[in-house]
Amino acid sequence: METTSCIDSSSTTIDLPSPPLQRMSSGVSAVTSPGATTISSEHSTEAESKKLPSSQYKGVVPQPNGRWGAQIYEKHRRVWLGTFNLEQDAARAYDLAAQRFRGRDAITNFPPLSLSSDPHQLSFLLSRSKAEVVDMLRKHTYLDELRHSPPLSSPNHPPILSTKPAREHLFDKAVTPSDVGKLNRLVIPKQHAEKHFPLSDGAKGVLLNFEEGGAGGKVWRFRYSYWNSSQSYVLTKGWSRFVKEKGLVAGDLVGFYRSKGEERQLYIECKPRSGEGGGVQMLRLFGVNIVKASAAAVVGSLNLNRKRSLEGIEVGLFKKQCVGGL
DNA sequence: ACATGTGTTGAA
DNA sequence: TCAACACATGTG
Repeated sequence: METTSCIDSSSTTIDLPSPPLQRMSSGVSAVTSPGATTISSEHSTEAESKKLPSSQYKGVVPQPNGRWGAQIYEKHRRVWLGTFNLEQDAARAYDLAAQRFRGRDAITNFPPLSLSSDPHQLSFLLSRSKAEVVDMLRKHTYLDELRHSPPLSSPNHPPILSTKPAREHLFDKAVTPSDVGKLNRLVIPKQHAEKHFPLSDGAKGVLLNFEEGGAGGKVWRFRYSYWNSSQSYVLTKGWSRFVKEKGLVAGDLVGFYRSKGEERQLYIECKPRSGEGGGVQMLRLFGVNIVKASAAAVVGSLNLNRKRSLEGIEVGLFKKQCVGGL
């Protein structure tokens, strides 16, 4: 058992060696110089007396007694997140606060919580106020509260992320033949692109994460960029795979959503037009027939199987999977 | 007395 | 926004 630390191993899948900073969903980038400034100078001998060792982690500051403080800034003000024995625990505390305070824009020390990796903890975190999160971190009660929090979709607390996160509809696009053809790109109507997916200045392109359906939905990553040649905003890398796996055909609707609040998670959803389709049609119908709210998620999981069994489609397996997933 | 967290500042 | 640093305040 742990007597001292509070945010650690058991919390999530976080246990990687020493990953530098990481960015959240929509962003790709990150990684600022890892251990460049760290493991060199401030060794023992003279450091004992005065200069405190700086932390390699964001939001972590050394304390005179050798422990580590965690802090985050908001509105020009510092929010103190408590002190910790382990530098990493302070870093994790910062990460949690960052995700709660800044949602999708958070830059974290370790891989961030995500709907796919840990929906329970994410919903736990987001369902509490900033003040509550800060309080739990300062009192080192975060893990306990997480443990004792109702698993998911408890009768008491309505499911926050388990079935359908509160999200706003951004726009739909009826895909054109070229969107599902060999060009491997989806044109996003300029009007919507500029309103919802602003590209910061000279950015050559960014990776955007779109989650399919509700919790546990597959995450799709698309490269998003602007093509000067055609004066168009497009989703490129990753799009053809989506078209293929979803069996998209011209005329189908693709919906784009974004969760409200801090998370700002992006969502994508297929809205197949009724009618013909081919071998994949069965999947769609099946998905639609199951549950409207999470049809996309169901179809998504089905497709995982479809890849394995290639041509030999086994309805029985599908059914099992669907029922289990509900 | 010692640990914790705030005041404050300079840098980005 | 961020961390370094000094030190006021809290706490056992």
